[in-house]
Amino acid sequence: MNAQANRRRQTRRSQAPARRDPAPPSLPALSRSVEDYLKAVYHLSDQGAAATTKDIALRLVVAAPSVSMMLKRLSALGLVQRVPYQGAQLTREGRQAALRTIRRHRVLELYLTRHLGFAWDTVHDEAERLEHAVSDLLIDRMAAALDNPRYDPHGDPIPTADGTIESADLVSLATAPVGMELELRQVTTQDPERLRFLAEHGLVPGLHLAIADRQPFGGPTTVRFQRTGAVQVVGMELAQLLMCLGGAA
Amino acid sequence: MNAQANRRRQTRRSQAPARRDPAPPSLPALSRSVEDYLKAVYHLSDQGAAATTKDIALRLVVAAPSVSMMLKRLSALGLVQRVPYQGAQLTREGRQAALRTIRRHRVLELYLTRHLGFAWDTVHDEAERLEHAVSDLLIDRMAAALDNPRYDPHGDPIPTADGTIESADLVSLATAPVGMELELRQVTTQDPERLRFLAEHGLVPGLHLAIADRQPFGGPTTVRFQRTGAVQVVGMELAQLLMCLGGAA
DNA sequence: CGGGAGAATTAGCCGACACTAAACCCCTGT
DNA sequence: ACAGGGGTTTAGTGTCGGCTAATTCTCCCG
Repeated sequence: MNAQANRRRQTRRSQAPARRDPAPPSLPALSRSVEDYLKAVYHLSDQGAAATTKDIALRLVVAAPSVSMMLKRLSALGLVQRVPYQGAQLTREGRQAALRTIRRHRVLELYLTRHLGFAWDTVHDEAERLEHAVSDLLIDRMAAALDNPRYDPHGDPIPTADGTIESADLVSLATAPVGMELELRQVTTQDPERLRFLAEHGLVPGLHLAIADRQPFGGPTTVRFQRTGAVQVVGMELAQLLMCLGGAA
Repeated sequence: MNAQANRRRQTRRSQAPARRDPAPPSLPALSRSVEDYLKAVYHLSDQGAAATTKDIALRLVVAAPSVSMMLKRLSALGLVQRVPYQGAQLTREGRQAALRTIRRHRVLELYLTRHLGFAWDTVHDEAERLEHAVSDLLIDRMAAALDNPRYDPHGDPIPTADGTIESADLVSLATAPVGMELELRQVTTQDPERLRFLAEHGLVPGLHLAIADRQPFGGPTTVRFQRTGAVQVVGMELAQLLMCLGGAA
């Protein structure tokens, strides 16, 4: 009911006074779409490079002109900095907003797996919908119930409530040199099939392992689990998804 | 991401083949607005009487013409049966949909209070937003974690997953005869102020009490708590919100 | 250095939902 | 019995966020 009213008020916010400030702190609550675009730009413009219209379109499964329009809007809102025909990058504001959404997403994913019995290959879609509806308070409560975790079930770092995110330089299992000891930190896919396979074979974040062998020409990598001594062969495609924290040689 | 795609697909579902069936089981996922309207009609058309445009408008805080339009649409979707200038009632389909949303809402409210430390006067708004985003699976998991509860924090019955809802005939604390023993079953307000007051004074569902006295001319009712023997004076306005299960005289 | 291919943008639309203003219906009170 | 008036509906708009078709820009390659 109240939510109703709010949603609507937001919708017709158009005739607001709109003084001079380009985009103050403000919290007019971003729409689902806006949040999705911000996340997309965040993920695509990783290192300095601007996100392209096409990549955003592919990621969000929308047509390119929709992206063009939206970027113009985001730019007007001061959330994105864009050079026509070149691409877009988040402003500090936009980045903060993106991180808030990502925090919600990741806390939700972890909560769903830890407290509600969801498997790690099924939480993504649910979190994707919920991330736009939960309040920050709820997220903080969930985070507290989880003991303020640092990583989501796939090992992605969870941004803090004040908008900072951990970054570590990880090495892909596919490129780590033979003999290296590593800790599996992050699984960079959300494909349920792959996730299920990985979980079944014990390849989950936190695992300590060593590179036992690697076949050349894109061949598989063999790893040894430190804890059990078990050995596991991992194909190139999957190995590339497994990001590890370097250990001793 | 996937959610994105779905939302969009839904939006442009217009040019669907649309064979003969007026509105089969189908699950094209109803929009937030549609769910809100269905809930409103459900709550307003309690006993046989149709919900009026005006009442729906007041409840949802929208203008009357918006309601008119939406009712036409709902009617076309087979969710509502309406007589122009008279009002609208839910069809069986519409009722099922409304109950699904209400189930979500109530399970969420209870979950938030039981597992995430929310007070019963703060859960409504959060649930109002989440009810449109959660999956039925998630709701069922939450319900399971709560031991398949029958009532939400305010004592409202939670519809089952298959769409049945308990109804009991309750008597308002304001009208129960002096001397009657009752169990407080339901608190029919969501106003945070009132809810907080009631909770502070122990007037929560499950309480066993007896009507000790009532002053005439809209005066207050005095109740005795069976468990503690304590006595509490309740003004007419609040007493009307407290619905009880009749006990022995 | 000029063509193009491919990416991006503009133009023109559409549907969902909201709004205000104006027209309409129905019921009630005199 | 009919005139008001309140409730309802229609008419006409607006915004958000999609889409396709057409146009424009960029940049690379021959």
